[in-house]
Parts: sequence; structure tokens; C-alpha cells
Amino acid sequence: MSVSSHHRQVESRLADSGVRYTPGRRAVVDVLGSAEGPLGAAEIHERLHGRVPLSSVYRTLAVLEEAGVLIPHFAQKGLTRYELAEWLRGHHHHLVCIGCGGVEDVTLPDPLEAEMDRIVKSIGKLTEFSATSHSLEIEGRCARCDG
Amino acid sequence: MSVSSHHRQVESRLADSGVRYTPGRRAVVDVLGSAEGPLGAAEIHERLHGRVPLSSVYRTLAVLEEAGVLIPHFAQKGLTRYELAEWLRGHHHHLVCIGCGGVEDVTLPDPLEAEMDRIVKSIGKLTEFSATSHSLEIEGRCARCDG
DNA sequence: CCTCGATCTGAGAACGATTCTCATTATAGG
DNA sequence: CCTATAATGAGAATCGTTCTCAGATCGAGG
Repeated sequence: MSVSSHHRQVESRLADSGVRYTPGRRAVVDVLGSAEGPLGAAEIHERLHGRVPLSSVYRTLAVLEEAGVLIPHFAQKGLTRYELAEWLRGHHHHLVCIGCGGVEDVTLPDPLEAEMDRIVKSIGKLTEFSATSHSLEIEGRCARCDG
Repeated sequence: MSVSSHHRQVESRLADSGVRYTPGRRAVVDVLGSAEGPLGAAEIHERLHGRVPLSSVYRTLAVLEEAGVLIPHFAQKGLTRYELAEWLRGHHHHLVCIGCGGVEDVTLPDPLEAEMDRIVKSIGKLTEFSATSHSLEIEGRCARCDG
């Protein structure tokens, strides 16, 4: 799943809604496509060395979220991070480090993910709630902070 | 696990850190103890009918989080909600409604929770990450928003 | 190519949630 | 009681985010 493949997919998804895939928007997708986990607006702005002004980064994130290209992720007070949606990056879960606050992605092996699905389905049956998606957040200490 | 039992436990936990369990703090614990899910500062202030000013609610939340009585929960842009920590309320998961943004708790039946534990343990073995806790976030539509 | 309308952008103002400040009040211990 | 310490209330300050608006860009039709 290369970055240029992301570009093709995003471009066509945006085209469907009559939205342009401009250089600024590409730049944001590039940054997120090569990130190790979700990033916030300020982090993205930083990684672009100011080539895209912060207010435009925010607008771009809103446009891409609206188009279903990005998914917001909340794990810290007052900070929204974004990552590529699952249809671009694949289904995965998060390891949230209680030491440094960072978030890493994990993709489960099929048998484990199948088990997760069964659990989520069971919960749907137990409650008046129609589940569309799920995410397992595991808190702990990453290799760097553990020791 | 009654509310008065919560009060006793919280009081003794706070005493350990030389922190007073004042009426305002009790009121916040009361509200959270009888909530159906995590609440934000404004929601708590609202449910107290202004008996505790908003700035005090914020301070109280910070104090109680610091003491390990409350756990913050993030599921919405720019809004931090809190709930009683697991040692007070028991382990549970969250149903996050993509319609109204609300969050409900679910406690899994033992066999399902046991399965979750196995999954989390397996992930710990797969990665350089020492898990201390986990939470399954299920996104979907609540009974009210579905239809 | 050139024009026109629609879309996008940049800069800064505005906003909402949260935190801070500081003067005042409550509390526990001597 | 008195005093030192902790807690409170009200409003100002802060920070992430959203909005506004004037100007730049684009792409379809002439």
C-alpha cells in the first residue's frame, strides 16, 4: 500500500464529491501516510515545515474527514489526532503509552481479529446498539518508556 | 457498590494524600457515581444545578484524577469526560454513538471478558508493549439515534 | 487562450473548553 | 479561639480549533 497508491485512491474518492485534490491536501495525506500513528494538526503543520499554514491544515483535515479519507482519534486532553481511514490503511488497534502519551498502531493476526469480531457482535446482541466499527485501545508502556 | 460505599473509599484514598473530601468534591463524585457513562465538566456542572461553579468543577476533576479516583475519557473533539476509576466502578467498555456523541458503559458477561483478556495477552506477546489495561470502544448508533 | 463561476487559500478574528490567578472563606490542629 | 494550610468563586488568560473574508486558483465553455 504505497503512498502513491493512497494518492490515487484519495483523488478518486474526492472526485466523487466534486472536491479538488490540491497540493496542500496531498501534502497532508503524505504526512499521514508515512506516520507511525495518528497525528494532530500542530504535528502535521510542524512536519510540513510551515509549507501549509495551520488554519489550512485544520480546514484540510475537516475536508478529508468529511470525505471519509481520515478518521479522528482522541487520546489526549483537548487534542484531536487524525489517521488514514481503514479502507486506506487497513483495520487496526492502538497501543496508547501511559508514559509518553504516544499512540502506535497494531494489526491483529486474523484469528485474533475474528475473535474480536465475535465479541463485538455479541455485545450488539446484548444491547440496543447497532455497532458500525470498533477499536481496542490497549494502555501500557511502550518499549522506550518501559524499563 | 453503593454511592455511600464510594464515598468511604474515596475519602480514605484522598486522606492518604492529605487531600480533603469537601462537599463540592462529594457532589461531583455523587454525580459521576450515578451516571450512565462518562461526563464532561459542563454536564456535571449542569447536573449540580450550579451548586458548584464551573471553575471549581474543573479543579475538582483535576484533583480527583490526580488522586486516581477518576479516569479521563476522550471520545469527542475538544471535550474531556470523566468516570470513576475501575477500582470503584468495575471494569467495563464503551459504546460511542456516532449520532449524538454520547457514551454508554457496557459490562461484558464473564466469558466475553475472559476472551478479551486472552486477546490482550496475545497482543502483549506479539509486541514490545506491556499492557496495564484495555478498553474496547464500539462505535455505532444508540437506540435513540438509530431509526 | 480568455472569461466566469466555483473552489480553495491565507491571515487573523472569534470561539469554546480548560486552566490560571488572586482575593476570600473554610478547616484541622495546637 | 487562632493560625497555618487547603479550598473556593469569579473572572481573566490560554490553547486548540473554527470561522470569516478578501484574494488566488482552477477548469469548463466560449
